[in-house]
Amino acid sequence: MMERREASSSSAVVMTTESEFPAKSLARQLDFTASTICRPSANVILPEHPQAQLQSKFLALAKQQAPPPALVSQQHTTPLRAKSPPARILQHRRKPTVPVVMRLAHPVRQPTTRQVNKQDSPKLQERNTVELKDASPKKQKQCNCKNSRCLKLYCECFASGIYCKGCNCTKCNNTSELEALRKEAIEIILERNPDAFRPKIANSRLGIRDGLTNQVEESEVTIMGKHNKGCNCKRSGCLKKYCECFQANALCSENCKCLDCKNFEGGKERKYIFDEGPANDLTIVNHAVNAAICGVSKSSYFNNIPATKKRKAEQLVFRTISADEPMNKLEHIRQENHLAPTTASFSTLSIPSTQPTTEMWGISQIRHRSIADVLQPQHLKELCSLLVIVSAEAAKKISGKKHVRNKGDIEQVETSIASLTQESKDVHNRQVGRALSPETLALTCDERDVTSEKGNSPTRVSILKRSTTVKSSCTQVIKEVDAEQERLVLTKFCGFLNRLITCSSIKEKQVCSDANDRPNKTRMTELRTMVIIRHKEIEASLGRRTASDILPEDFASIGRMFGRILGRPNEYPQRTDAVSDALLLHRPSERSNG
DNA sequence: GAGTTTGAAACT
DNA sequence: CAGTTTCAAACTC
Ligand SMILES: [Zn+2]
Ligand SMILES: [Zn+2]
Ligand SMILES: [Zn+2]
Ligand SMILES: [Zn+2]
Ligand SMILES: [Zn+2]
Ligand SMILES: [Zn+2]
Repeated sequence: MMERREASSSSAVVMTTESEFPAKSLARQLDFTASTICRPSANVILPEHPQAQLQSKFLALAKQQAPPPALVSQQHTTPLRAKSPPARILQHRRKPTVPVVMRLAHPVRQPTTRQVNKQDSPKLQERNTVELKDASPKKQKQCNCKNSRCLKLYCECFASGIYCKGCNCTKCNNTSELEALRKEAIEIILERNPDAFRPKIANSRLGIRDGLTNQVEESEVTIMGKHNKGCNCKRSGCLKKYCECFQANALCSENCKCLDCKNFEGGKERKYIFDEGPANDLTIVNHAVNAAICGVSKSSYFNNIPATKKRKAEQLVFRTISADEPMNKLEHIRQENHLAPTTASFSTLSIPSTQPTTEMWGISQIRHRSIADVLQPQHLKELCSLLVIVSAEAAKKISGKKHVRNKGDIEQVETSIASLTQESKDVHNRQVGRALSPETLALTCDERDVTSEKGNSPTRVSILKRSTTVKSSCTQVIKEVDAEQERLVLTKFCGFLNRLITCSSIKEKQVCSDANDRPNKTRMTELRTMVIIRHKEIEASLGRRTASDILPEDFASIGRMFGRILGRPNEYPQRTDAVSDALLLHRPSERSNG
């Protein structure tokens, strides 16, 4: 209520513009629908993308510093032009605008929006033209501001560089008549952030470069941009329009600092939204997504839904999303562009420097029962076998002998590992019933371990290093430049870690809510961070190394790593033999290990 | 349509 | 730069 200065300018304000419009009608459409709309087919998508690129390049050359939106100097021109729509001649530059897709809640402009340079300025009106009802296909979005006077970036219109027109705002100052005020506001904002009016979404990534497979599922090869500043979402999983990245139909990137991000290429939840969402009842889709986002808290999302939908939503979540079956495809392509899965984004990860510090890894020593419940020795074994098989398979393929006989094996293993999800769910269900106090509390008590180890734990350090070693070795799989082989293995491993994260996440939610145990929650978060860090490391190494061979020790290392993580150092190492067997089985002996 | 949730923008 | 507050859209019911 105390808007200072602006208020001062007496008269101003209060315009009400054309408040009469009941425009509010459209209001907001349900999320997914929207995204869906712009989803796939080239044309619709981000209206401008395609051309936008050209355009932006063009503009870029001309002038990088895009002036703020229209505001700046257009006074005369603009207004005039606006009024008389002499046929929308596209002057030289087509209207940038943020058309359609523009639904960006907070003004997340799409790439193209690139405000044409200055002179034109008029960017504003175009959209306004929408006039109203009928015909106008594109609905200009109308704001509903009440306290910002439409002179703050809170206002979409203002943030987009257009005048309010047909909006439902109160005390709107974002009009040509009040250009002075507007301009002033703009200056203030630019002072604070020179890029405030620049597009937030940059075009990036052309087509999906499918690494090996090459098939490219065309799912949405289209454009997709990248949010320049990245989002900072915490509870939306970046799968709702609250997330600027998602809203702009962009994947989260390394710029993002989001938590529990699911908006990355290959993300099951995301895939679901785009692929199957459109075909299903919106309500169901939303519930399914919600469930996925919140780590499956049925109670929250399935209780109040009609039985029918309930069941379906449940299916969607657990079958379609959680339990992904085939990881075969190129669903994990994201790492290829170092498109970070984001989840990471913990400050520690950003440290490009060399070795991880002890502190950094400190959290890794904590034990996590929930994870332990999820990850069984058997899984590790299977994982190792899978990796071996995969690498062997790749080697064969490359070396010319297409011995495809392993295909079945691989699938089998994968299925088995995939069951992780299911199992965790079972565990989850089992625990729902009881109070689980003892175990839960035990978790809290694990602290002591950390403490004790803290001082002198060469072990710990070695483990940490080990993780590095593992990755290197893993990466080195097989001789020759088998980039493909390398990728396959790492991809599998990453997939495994992802699953582990997901599963532990599910448990985390469960445990925390039931026990109402804060510390525990923190710990779980740390765990996740740790896993992610390793995941990151592995991904990072993906591009580098290519080396020669993978040794049994490498797998043993993995085993130890997990063993440590789970506080069962003695259980996992034993898996080594199994791994060795698998290795010998699939690898030509020639290799002289050591 | 009322009420809640969410995360950017604004502010301290 | 971190911690809060403000704000309007997104979302839920
Ligand atoms: Zn407004
Ligand atoms: Zn407006
Ligand atoms: Zn307005
Ligand atoms: Zn986000
Ligand atoms: Zn993001
Ligand atoms: Zn994200």
